[in-house]
Amino acid sequence: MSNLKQLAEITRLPILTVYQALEGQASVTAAVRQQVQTAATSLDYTLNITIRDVAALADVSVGTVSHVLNGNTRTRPETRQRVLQAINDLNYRPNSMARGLKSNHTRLIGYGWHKTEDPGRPNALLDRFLYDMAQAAEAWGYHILTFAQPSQISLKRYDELIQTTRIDGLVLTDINYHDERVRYLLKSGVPFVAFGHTNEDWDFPSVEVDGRLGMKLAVEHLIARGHERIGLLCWPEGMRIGDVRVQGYIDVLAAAGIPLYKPWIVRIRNSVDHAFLATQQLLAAHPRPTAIACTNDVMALGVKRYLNQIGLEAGIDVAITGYDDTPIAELVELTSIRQPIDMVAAKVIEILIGEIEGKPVPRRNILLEPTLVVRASSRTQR
Amino acid sequence: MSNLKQLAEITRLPILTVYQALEGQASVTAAVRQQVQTAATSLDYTLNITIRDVAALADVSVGTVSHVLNGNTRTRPETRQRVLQAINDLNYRPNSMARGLKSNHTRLIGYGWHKTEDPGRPNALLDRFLYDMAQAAEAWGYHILTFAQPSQISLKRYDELIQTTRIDGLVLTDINYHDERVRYLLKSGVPFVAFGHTNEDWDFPSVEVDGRLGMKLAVEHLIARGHERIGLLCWPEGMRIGDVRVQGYIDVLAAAGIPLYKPWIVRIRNSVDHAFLATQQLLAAHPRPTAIACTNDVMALGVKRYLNQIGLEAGIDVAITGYDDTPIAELVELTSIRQPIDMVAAKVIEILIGEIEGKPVPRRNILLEPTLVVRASSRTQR
DNA sequence: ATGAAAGCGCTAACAT
DNA sequence: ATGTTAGCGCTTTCAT
Repeated sequence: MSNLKQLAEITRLPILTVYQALEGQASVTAAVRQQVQTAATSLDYTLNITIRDVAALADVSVGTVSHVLNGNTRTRPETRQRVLQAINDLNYRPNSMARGLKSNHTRLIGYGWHKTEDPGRPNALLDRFLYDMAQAAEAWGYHILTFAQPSQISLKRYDELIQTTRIDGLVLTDINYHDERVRYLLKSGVPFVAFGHTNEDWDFPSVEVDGRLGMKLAVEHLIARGHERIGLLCWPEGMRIGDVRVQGYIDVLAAAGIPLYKPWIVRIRNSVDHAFLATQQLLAAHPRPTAIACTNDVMALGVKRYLNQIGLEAGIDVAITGYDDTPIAELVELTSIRQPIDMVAAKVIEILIGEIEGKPVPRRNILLEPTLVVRASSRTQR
Repeated sequence: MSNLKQLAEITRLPILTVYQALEGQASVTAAVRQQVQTAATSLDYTLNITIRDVAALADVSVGTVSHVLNGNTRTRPETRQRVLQAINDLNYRPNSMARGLKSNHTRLIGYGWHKTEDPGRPNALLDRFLYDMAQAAEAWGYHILTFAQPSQISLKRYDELIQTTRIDGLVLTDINYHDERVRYLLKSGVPFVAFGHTNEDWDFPSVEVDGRLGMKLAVEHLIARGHERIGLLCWPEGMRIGDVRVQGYIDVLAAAGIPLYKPWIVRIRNSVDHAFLATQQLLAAHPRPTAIACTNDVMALGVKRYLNQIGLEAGIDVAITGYDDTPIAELVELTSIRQPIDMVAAKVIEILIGEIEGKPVPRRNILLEPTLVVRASSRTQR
C-alpha cells in the first residue's frame, strides 16, 4: 500500500489535487481525475487519509501534526496554521484505534442493563438516562458501549469487556446492598461510577437521588392536601432503594405526629396485579386510608385500576402518589416524584471520566434532590 | 517496558509462577511473591498479558498463538492444546484495539437516537430494541455504541463516527421518506441497516414490521366484535409509518364492504391531549363511531381519558385499540398491536454484520408480521 | 520549534 | 506445522 504523496510524485500533481481527484471533486478536471484514478489503481491504492498524508501536505513531520492535534507542545503559529489547513483540506480524522492502542484507552464507557421483564423497574428511565449519558459523554470525546446484562448477573461480561480493553470504565445501575459487581470492580481497580449506592461502608463513586426526601415530598404533599390516613405500598424489604423510600414515609408521619399504623403498610412485589390486590386489602382496613403513596408508578397504576373497578376515582375518593415520574405518570395524570435524570447522567459521566483520566473530582459521592410533580391523582383538597 | 519472560529469566522462576506471583495468587508463597514484586518494580513492569507472553509460556511463536486464536491455519492438536492452556493459565484476552488497528474494524455498531420529548414515538420501544440488539450483537462478537442524535438530524455525528473508525456500521430507526441519513450513507458506502423503510425506490437493507397488516388485525378484530362504525385516529400525513397503517384501515373496511366515512378519520399530532380533543370531535359525529382505532398507544390513552371524563368506559361503551404494545398498553389494559422487536433486532444485526463482513445475506429486506394483543379495551362483544 | 524513530499488540504474508 | 517479520496509525521520547 502506498500513500498520497507517492501518488502525487507519480502523477506529478500536487498532493491536494490528487486527493480531490480521488474524491471525485468537481474542482478537478475529468482528465486529471482519470489520470489519478489510473495511477491509484496501478498502485492498488485506496483512499485513506492518515496523519502521514497530512504531514506531507503541510510539509511537516508526523510528530508535528500529532502535536497540534493534541495541543501538547507549542508549535509556531504559522506551522500550526498550515497543519490545520491540511487537516481541513483532506478532511482528516485520526483513527481512534491507533490512538487507543498507543495511549491505551478507548474513550468508551460500558453500560450494561437487564432486560426489564418487569415494566416498573427503575430502568424504565433507561431511555432518558442512556441518552443523557451519551450526550454528556460526547462532550468529553467519549461514547457509550451498551451491553446486555443477563438478569442473573454474570461478572464474566464485565471481565471480558475490561480484559479485552474494550472500555475505559463502567456505569452501574440497579445496585443493591453488597452488590457483587461493585465488589468485583472495587477489587480489580477498574474505574466505575454507580447510579445509586450500596451499604454505606463501601467507598466508591456514586450519584444518588435522595429517596427519603422523595417520599417525604410525596407524603407531605398528601398531608397538606388534608390526608391523615395514608397507606404505603412498597417493595419487599432488602432493597436499599425501597428501604430508603419507606424511611421517608416513616419520617414524615413522625414529624407530623401521625402514628404509624401497620395495616396501612403493605409490602408487595412490583406489579400492577400485586398492587391491585394490595389496594383491596388496604381499603378493607379499619379505618381505611384516604390516600396511598407508592414506591413507584407501576404500583400506583394498580391502585388506580382497583379504584376504578369499584367505582372510585383516583384523586377524588382516594389520593394516589407514584414515584419515578415515568412517562406513564404523565399519561395517566398521576402525581409522582421526578428524578433529575439529566443531572444524574451528567454527574455520573463527569465523575467517571475523572476516575478514568486519573484526575478524580473532589466530590465523588453526589446526592441529588428529586421534585414533586402534582397531577390529578392527588390534587384535590380533602 | 519488559515482559513476563524477562521477569522469569531474572528471577529464574517459571513464567507461570511469575504471573501467579504478580496476580497475588495463593498458590505462590509469600516469599516468591515478594521476590517477583521486587524484580517487577525494578524493571518498572506492570502486569499486562499480551500475545507474546502466551507464546512464551506455550513455547511457540506469536504467529502460532494468533493462528489458534483465529482458527485460521490448522495447528497440530498438541501445540494447539498447549496454546489454549497458556491462554487459560494467563487469563489472556486479545487487545481489541490492536486487533482492530490491524484488521481495520472495530466490531462496534453505531446506534443513534433522538431524545423522545414525545413519549409516544416509536422508540418508546427503544429499551427493548437496544437490549435485544446488544444481545444479538454479542453473539457475533460485536457491541453497540450508542450516541445522541440531536432532534435536528445532523449528518456530522455520523460522519465523525465513521471517519474516526469508531464503528463498522450503523443501525437507523425512525426513518421517513427521503431520509437524509439514508441518502448520505448510501452515497458514502458505509454499511447500515434500517428498522423501517423510506420510499420504495431506494434500495438498502431494512427490517420492517408490516404496519398495514397490523392495522388490519386491529380493525378486523373490531369488526369481529360487532363494530361497524369505526373511527381512526392517526398521525398527520407524510410519515411513511403512519400512512401504511392508515392504508390497513382503508383496506379492511373495503374488504368488509363498509364505506369509508371521512368524519371518522382524524389526523392529529401524537399526544394524549390532541387525542382527547379528537375523541370529543369523533363522538360528536353523526352517526357516532362505536370503536376507535389508533395508530399508537399514546393516542389510545387520550381516547380513554376522554371517555372516562364523560362517564363512558373503554371496552364497554366504546372499544379502543392502540398500536405498538408499549409497556403502557399492558398497564392500562389496552388492546394493541405487538411488534416482534426481538426478531427485528436479531435480523437487523444479522443483516448488518453480513454487510460489514462483506458476506451480504441473501434477503436484505425483511418484512415481519405484528400480532394482535386483545385486552379489556376492546374485548367485549357488541 | 520540529524531526526521527521506537513501539503499542496484533494479524497475515512469507519463509522455513 | 510453525516461525519470522512487516506493518496497521498513532503518540511520545529524544535529538537537533
